[in-house]
Amino acid sequence: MGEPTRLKAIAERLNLSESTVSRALNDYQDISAHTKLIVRNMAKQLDYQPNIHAKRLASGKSETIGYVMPIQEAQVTGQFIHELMAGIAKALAKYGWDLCVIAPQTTEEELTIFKKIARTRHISGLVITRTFSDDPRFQLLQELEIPFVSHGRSQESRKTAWLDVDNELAFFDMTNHLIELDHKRIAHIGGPLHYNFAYQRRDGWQRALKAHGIKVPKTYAETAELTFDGGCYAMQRLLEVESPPTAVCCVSDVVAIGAMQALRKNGLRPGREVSLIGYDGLELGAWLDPPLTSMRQPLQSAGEKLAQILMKIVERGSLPSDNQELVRASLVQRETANAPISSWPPNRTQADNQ
Amino acid sequence: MGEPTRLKAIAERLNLSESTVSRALNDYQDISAHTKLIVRNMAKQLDYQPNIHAKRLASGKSETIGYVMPIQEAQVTGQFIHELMAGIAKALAKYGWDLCVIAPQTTEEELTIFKKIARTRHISGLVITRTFSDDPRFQLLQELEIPFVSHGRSQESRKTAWLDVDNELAFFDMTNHLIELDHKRIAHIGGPLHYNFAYQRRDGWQRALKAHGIKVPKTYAETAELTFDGGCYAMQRLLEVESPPTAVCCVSDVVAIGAMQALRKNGLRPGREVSLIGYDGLELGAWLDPPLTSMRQPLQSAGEKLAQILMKIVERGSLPSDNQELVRASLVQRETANAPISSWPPNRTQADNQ
DNA sequence: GTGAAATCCGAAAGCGTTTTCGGTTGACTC
DNA sequence: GAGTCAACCGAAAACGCTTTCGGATTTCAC
Repeated sequence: MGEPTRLKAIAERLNLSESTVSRALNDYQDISAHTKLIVRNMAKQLDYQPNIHAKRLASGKSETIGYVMPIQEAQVTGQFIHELMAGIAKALAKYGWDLCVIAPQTTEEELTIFKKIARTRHISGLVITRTFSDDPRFQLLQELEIPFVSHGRSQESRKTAWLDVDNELAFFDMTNHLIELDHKRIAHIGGPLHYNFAYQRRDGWQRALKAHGIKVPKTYAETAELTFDGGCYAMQRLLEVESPPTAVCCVSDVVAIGAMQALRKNGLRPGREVSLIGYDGLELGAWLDPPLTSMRQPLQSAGEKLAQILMKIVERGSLPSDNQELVRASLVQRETANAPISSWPPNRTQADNQ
Repeated sequence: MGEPTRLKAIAERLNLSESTVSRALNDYQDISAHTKLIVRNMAKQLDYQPNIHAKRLASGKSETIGYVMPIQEAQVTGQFIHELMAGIAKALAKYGWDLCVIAPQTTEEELTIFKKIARTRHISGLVITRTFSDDPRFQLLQELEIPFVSHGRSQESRKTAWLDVDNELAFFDMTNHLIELDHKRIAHIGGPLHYNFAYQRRDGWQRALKAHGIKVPKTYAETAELTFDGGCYAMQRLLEVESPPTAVCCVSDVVAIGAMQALRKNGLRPGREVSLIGYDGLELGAWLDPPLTSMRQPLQSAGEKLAQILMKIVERGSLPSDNQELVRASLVQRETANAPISSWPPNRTQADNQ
């Protein structure tokens, strides 16, 4: 392969100094347009690629951002992560930045890694996901002065940069969709409240009910682990309340799929006796019988935005607090959300029609 | 936070030269045990973390390996990639190496990136996945002298390092399992043959049939795109042959899920009239009705092994050709593989019992 | 035609390591 | 006690880039 082209080679060929060549390539103001032109041409001709380590050492910048892989706890996070990372990497590549994966095994290890990064500075910014309501990472990263952006909010994220889907609105929309289909007995299977989004999704559901003057028993507000089994158990509990719902808003697709299973076990068909809407818009939802109606948020473009926000902050071109963005999720109509049927629930009481 | 600790600080505190400190930390032979000890203690005390860019510049090594994200084409590759990457990152972290994600948008871009890496050398090795039978990457990477290891083989991988599941054996095992259940009409829905594994899986199926003297019509060897729809269409075709199979070996879970859909559409239940075994062991298979029997390969540990192999090769401690390893997949028993029933296929002919 | 202000570029000092090379000890041989 | 040989460490030169500082031109106003 031969030796790679160095700054020196360009300088010698053009009878310029290395420093001039360097500044020409970096578009400094004090280099004439003509010089910039010939330097760039020569660089292209020689296929010059700067030595990234020398560059980073000299400039003190690392042009590398880290993505903290969430610790595997919820199910099917893989697709989610894949799309998001692809978006991040794509946006970074445009500017020659690198994406470095950080895969802590535990929460403590994660915090330890942050401290290490703060000392070495070999990663200039972080993207974090799977945020919790009470998430220690926000405070620590601010203390350590590590630039970061989160996908999802937290109680601690008032002054930090984030990109999040409008969960509240998504569940407001979702619930409204069911109301438009003429449902009045709409339950909610929410997630554990240490997930930040769990609050917002529940609130969106409640707001839609309130906006239409619909009242539901307290037992309609269920909670489940974000797993298939969690959804299955929660749905089972909903079926056992005095007057079960005709529709259920589920905090995630996986939970909704668990709920479908519970319905089947009770001889009910999702989308017939009980309508169901999930959240995440996983493609696998389309493969179920019946295919699961859901809400989808854009992920690849979210990744790109996250990368752009972070680069701006790292380069001090923007304050974290100026980078808080909410995106809207959209309904993925499939077959589990339909109008209620008269034969369900079997033991309808007067109170149902209020 | 203050300035990070540098080599210089340790040297000054101990009245040693920087070079001695450096060699002590890197365990050179010409440094006394005593010196090494005090240097290491001081390094720990001051929480010394070497400047990675200086280190990489000076040593000419980058201690970074790249993972080439497959271009999104097959479905649900996300979970697969996630687990593999987690394993890679984990193993690398033990040695202080970094994992850098490369996400080309097209095949051409992928090759261009390789050429760039060959020049800059800022990534010292690559892990590639989703290998094809005729895969241009193998030759190019060898020409460019970029160390790499692939997850999966290729026609071109005779002299390169790889880790692969024994696809042939997996499908041999899978088919035998069906034979033990008393199936004799066992079909195969394979993948497009530009995927290297597609050949091997088909061969494993055929070998098992041959080993038991079972003959099946040529129409039993189906091919499908690696998608839900692909599986659906292929199964539909299998149902339309003169005497349809009682069991089907599917090249992937996604294809098997498509096949399940086709069965349902024809009023058949997977695992009753027609048994089905998938491949990949996706957890979502367990959420289906009925849960999908499948084969699983270890992914996290595969990632770790890939990382270890690659590090060895990069450090010139091992030849690529000495690193070719086959792992065995294992059966995940769920509910779609059962004994055949007498009422299927409806129009049994004499030829069936041969 | 002089002074001042722009404009453009080169010299050189870093950035924080690694690694080669040589020199200084002290022990050991005879 | 001179010579040899390890054993151990320091000086200094890389590694390839960035960036400050100042110097040499040129331009312009008067």
